[in-house]
Amino acid sequence: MNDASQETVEAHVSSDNAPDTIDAFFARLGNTAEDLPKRLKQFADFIAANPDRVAVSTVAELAQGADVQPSAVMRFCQEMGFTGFSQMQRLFRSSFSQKWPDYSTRLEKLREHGTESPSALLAEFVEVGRASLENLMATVEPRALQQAVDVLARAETLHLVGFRRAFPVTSYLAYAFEKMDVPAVLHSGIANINMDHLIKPNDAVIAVTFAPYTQMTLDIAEKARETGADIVAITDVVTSPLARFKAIQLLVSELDVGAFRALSASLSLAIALAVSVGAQRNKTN
Amino acid sequence: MNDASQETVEAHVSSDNAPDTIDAFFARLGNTAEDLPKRLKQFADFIAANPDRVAVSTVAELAQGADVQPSAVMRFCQEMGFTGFSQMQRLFRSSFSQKWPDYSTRLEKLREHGTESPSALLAEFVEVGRASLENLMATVEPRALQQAVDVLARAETLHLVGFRRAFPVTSYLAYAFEKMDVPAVLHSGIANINMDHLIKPNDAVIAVTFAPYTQMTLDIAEKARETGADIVAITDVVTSPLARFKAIQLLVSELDVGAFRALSASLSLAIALAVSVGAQRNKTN
DNA sequence: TCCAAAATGGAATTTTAATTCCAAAAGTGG
DNA sequence: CCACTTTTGGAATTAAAATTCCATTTTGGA
Repeated sequence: MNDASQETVEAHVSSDNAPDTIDAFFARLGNTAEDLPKRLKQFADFIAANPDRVAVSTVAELAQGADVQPSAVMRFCQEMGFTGFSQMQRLFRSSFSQKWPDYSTRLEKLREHGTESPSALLAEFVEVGRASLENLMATVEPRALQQAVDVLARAETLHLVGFRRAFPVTSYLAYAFEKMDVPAVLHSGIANINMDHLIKPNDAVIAVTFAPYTQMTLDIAEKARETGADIVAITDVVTSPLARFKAIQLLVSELDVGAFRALSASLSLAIALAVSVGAQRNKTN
Repeated sequence: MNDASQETVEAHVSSDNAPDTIDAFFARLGNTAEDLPKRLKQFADFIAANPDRVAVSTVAELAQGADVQPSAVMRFCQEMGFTGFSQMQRLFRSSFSQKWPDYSTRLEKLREHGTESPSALLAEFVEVGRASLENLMATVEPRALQQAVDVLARAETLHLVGFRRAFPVTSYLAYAFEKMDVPAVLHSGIANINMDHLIKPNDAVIAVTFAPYTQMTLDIAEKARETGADIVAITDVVTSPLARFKAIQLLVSELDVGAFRALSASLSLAIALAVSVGAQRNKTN
């Protein structure tokens, strides 16, 4: 009760004007910075130069960084229209990881509205695909990718393992490698013939699997590890069971629409990997 | 004595090893995730999927996000070798500013360094994929898409035809239809067994092919047309030979990097089509 | 040079979050 | 089926950080 009434009052007072986007914040900062008192200006300059620190620092840390007192930081925040530092920090924190969260809400909306038109659904997949691609650039470690290419370029024969949802990825890899004359075996599971024993110590396996992980993929990976073959894993998270096999991990976090994913990111990663390997192999030949 | 020796042990245990880089952390996570108790594993998965949240969230927020108790978060942190959450968060915060530069800046940097590294190639595919997706929305006629969905929802059995470069598309369709209990046959060409004669008048064929067009796809489409089955074509241009068969055409113009394409647009279109068909079929049931 | 207003530093207080602790529940091996 | 260990949830405690307050200093105008 007490809290509620207090909050109402505070909200009213601050409804005044608190920037609600980072851009609005910096616009305001640009306008008012000139006629701020010395210490506040000093702090404003620091923020302008180190905007990324706001989200992950305490008042004391920022104060020390800008060489001002913590109370000066508080005054600055209030000067900028916030009720305090916490509110300002909330803004900086939310702007950082906003890409992801609001997709899950959008997804719910889609579920509520049912299936709508096919075009709307297509738009959804396109949108999610674009976000996934963008994210791909952030999550794939250039070093790991380079390492994967090296390993695959050195290997004798490549083995492509991935079933169900991952099969489009491996089958496309098979196509690409064939076009580039790279010896690659697509483990298809046809006729329940186990191709494990084809894997030789000098070979390498590209294992593709996403949660829920396909057991057969894990089995083949294990066999490969025992044989001594290298493993490159295209999977979704580091806690993937493929981690056990000392694989070189390439992580793809693909957003989904309902129960399905567009696979855009996974395929892009796969084809980039394939082309790089093909190029490196044909160079050394 | 007793106390002294105990303290020594404790000190030894805690100086143990706390990961001092993000990479080390995730390496350790990958190793130990397997044999973590249920709730801790649950939280580990959440962290693996949302690593960027750790730097800017409180224990309570993360706990809520992973749907575990705050104390479980603490236990997890200790299990990973930290003294507590604060220490772990410090690690994530220290590497925060390095991730701050977003996708577009990262891409520019890669561009400058030339097209040598695999990462640069990946960036190329990502960029091209995004453009293709954008283009897709423009080239696909909502009316044609709706028409295709109607036809496929009415059909008895669906036949998925597409080879070589188009095979990832048809195999993903097969996966999607299976998951939605829609009867669909993937024409795989295995063992050179011709599955033409499976196509009945009330069936429909989804034919996928891009230049240079695969003859077998055209042959099956022709057979289907003779039988009286409907044809939905996913292809690249209106002059595609599939046009001859009075097919409903869905056009995808996929940009390429060198001789290869990322297939992002084709797969997005395919999955949107599949989900729409599945929804419409299960609605009428 | 003096006064009033504004600004500042730092300690005191309040709020919030991290951490510990313990009883209850869920497994496990005999 | 029982004793014993591990795991879990949630409350209690402790630590840390945000925020306020006020005495002191600085600034600018008469």
